[in-house]
Formats: sequence, C-alpha cells, structure tokens
Amino acid sequence: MQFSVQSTDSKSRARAGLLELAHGMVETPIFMPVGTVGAVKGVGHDTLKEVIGAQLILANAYHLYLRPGMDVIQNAGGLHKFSTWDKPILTDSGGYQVYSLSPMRKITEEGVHFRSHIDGSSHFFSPENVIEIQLQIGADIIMAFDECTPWPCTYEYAENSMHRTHRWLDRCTSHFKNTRSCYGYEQVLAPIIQGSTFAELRKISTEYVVACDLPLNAIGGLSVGEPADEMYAMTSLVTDILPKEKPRYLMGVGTPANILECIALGIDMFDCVLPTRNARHGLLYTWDGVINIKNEKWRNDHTVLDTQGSSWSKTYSRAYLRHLVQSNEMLGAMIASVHNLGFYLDLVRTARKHIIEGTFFQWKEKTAPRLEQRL
RNA sequence: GGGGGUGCGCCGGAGUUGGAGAGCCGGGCUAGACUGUAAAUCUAGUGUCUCUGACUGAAUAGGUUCGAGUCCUAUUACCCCCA
Repeated sequence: MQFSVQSTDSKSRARAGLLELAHGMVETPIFMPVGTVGAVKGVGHDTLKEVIGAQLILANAYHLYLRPGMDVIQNAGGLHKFSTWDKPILTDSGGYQVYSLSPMRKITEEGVHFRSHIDGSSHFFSPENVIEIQLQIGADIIMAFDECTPWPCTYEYAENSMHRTHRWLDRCTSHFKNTRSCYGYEQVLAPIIQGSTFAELRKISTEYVVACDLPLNAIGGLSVGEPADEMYAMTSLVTDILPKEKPRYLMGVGTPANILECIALGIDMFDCVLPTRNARHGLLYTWDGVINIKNEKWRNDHTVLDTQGSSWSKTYSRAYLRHLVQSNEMLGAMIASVHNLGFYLDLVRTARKHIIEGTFFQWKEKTAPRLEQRL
C-alpha cells in the first residue's frame, strides 16, 4: 500500500491524496459505498464503476462468514473473484455487529460469542479468527476487531471497552504479522480508535493506535447517536494527533454535510449506509438539499431529480421516481440508490477538486448548510 | 320474471349469540425516523368539529324495544341459483 498527499487546503486540514491498493488506485477524499454481503444493494458493478465512479467498496466479515460461508468464498478464490468486483475492497471486522446485534452476543476478554441473526446458531469471534476470515475474503484493507462503543455510555464503560479494543488490536496485529495472505497480493490491516465522546479517552486511544504504526488509521465509535458537534470535536482531536502521511478513515460517517465537515478536519475515507438505505426509503440527496420523494408534493413534479447534478440525475423525473417508490417497484429503489451514491461520489470528487484548486474551505462553508436543507 | 344471500372506515378480511365500538388485523394513504446495513425496515396518524372534549356513524327510510349494527317492513345495490 502507498499513500501520498497531493495537496492540502490552507484554511482547513483537508487534503487530497492518492492511495494505491492491491486492486487499484483510489483518489482521496473518497466515499466507499457499503456492500455488506458483497453487493451494494440494488446497484450492479458496471453502474457502480461507470456511472457512480466508485473506487473502493466495503463488505462485512460477519455477514459473509454467516452467509454464504467461508468455504464458498475460499473455493471461489476470494470475494473479488466470487463477486467479480475487481477494484479495491475493504472489509469491516464485525466490530459494528458487536454493537448493533447487542441483544444476541456476549463480550468476553477472549472475544465475542454471537447468535446468528439468520438461524440463531452460536458462533465465536476472536481477534485472531476475524483476521483469518478477512484474509480469506481477500479484502485490500481489513479492519481490526473492536467494539463499536454504544452512545451514550459511562466514562467507565467507554474506558474499559477502549482498553479491551486495544488488547484485541495487539492480538490482531500479531496474528496478522504471523499469517500469510491467501491470494498472493498485499492486504493491509487498519486499527480502530475508540473512546466514545470522552476527549481524554480519544486522546489515549489515538496515541495507542499511532504507536502500532499500521499503514492506515481508522476512527470508530462515532455517528452512533451523539450530536454532530461532538462527532466533529472528537474527529478534530484525533486527526490533530494522527500522522499526516497516513490515510485516515472515519467509519460510518455520514450525511453529506458531515462528510464535508470531516474532510475539513483531515479525513480521507468515509463509508455510510445512508445513501443506499435512505434511497430505499425514499430520501434523495441533491445539491439543493434533501428530498423525501414519497411526499405528496412531488406527485406531479415532472422536473429532474437534481437540477445541478450530473447526467444520471437528469434521466428520471421526481414524479416518475415517486410513482415507482410508491408502487414498491424495485426500479425505484435502484434509481434512488444510483442517484444517492452518484451524489456522494460527486460530492467527494468536487471536494477533492476544490482542495487541489485551493478553494475548498470557502466552498465547503457555502455548500454544507445547503445540503442539509429539506426540500 | 321467480327464489336465495350479502350490505359499517379509502380497500380486503375478522368479529359483534338484542347490551360499552369512532372500533380489531392487514393493505393503501399522509408524515416522521434511519450514520463501520438483523433495515425494500421501523414509528405515528388516517369520520367531523370550536379537538385535554364533543358530535355524527353499521346501504336508505320507517318500525319493534328500556336498549338495534344485530329483530321486522319497504326501498336500493351487489352476488348466486332457476327461467
């Protein structure tokens, strides 16, 4: 893996960079569409590459391990071959499922005992076997096993959880160093900073992670319900400490405005389910703000989805998309997903352009509030 | 033309053995939520009004009864059978 910062913004910490991974180059800042089970819901690979311009997608170890199962993925020769997605992939370790499936799991020092959400069967995830699973999946970037700390929580809980995540990180790194990649290309391991919304803990966690000296650093445990200002404050505190020469990945963020603000704080990589999930639920992101396409007011609006958007957003009308979504027609979810992902990638490409041109900060200040408007 | 059956919410079901309904379940509709995807999901609302409370309501019009969505009569609509 190679990363180089090409330009930095003079009025913020924003940077434009180039990240070279086993399956290709990635221009940062970048948004990674989420494809939990090895598929970005409702969007085919060609569309993802040619229309949306996705450079890197995210998949999930927990979900792929349960279904189809590691035997299928290994027999296919890894997720790239199984899915035929030949660009970079990042896998999440299942740390988020430790958080989101909390009623069905038990955390111990050794690891996490899970009940499958599919059939209720019992499974055990440890830092070691989660690394193993991700190596077998064959992702370009694999994530350390962590607990995404719930919010709100007590200082004591956050502190204990953070230290356990650190101990798990050590086990991940040592297992990773002692294990060969399955498919002969480079896979890199990324650590995850925790510490909830406690500045002191975030600082400790960042210093711990920096000392591990892995090639890419991630921030987890944010955008789990805390106010946006706290998320920005924690991100700012962390990026202030992180080394400038390594990419920074803010996990699970966020809304378009969140992304612009966090680019300004020095984040290079983002992923979030909002553009795809909200697309299926009828929420569209545009350069003028957010549209709930299910609202009655679009029933007879025959204008395009986004007047300021790229060509894909000018193909279908609001009235037509509303009709498709109202009719529960799968094409509606597909069009909305392509639209939202297209917008997100357009957003980070435009941000990158402004960073390179030296106009990022002014542009961001003007643009971010508008993106949050409700149309 | 003759015989039988059924009519309550925007729709489909269920239920009400003469005794508390603005009221059960689903759908639709109207909104809202969603941030490393247990999520094409979830939540709320969906007769009217002067809205912490009232009023009207079981096809329509009468009748019996302390009390009728339920029983009776007529009308009307739809369905089935016969001609």
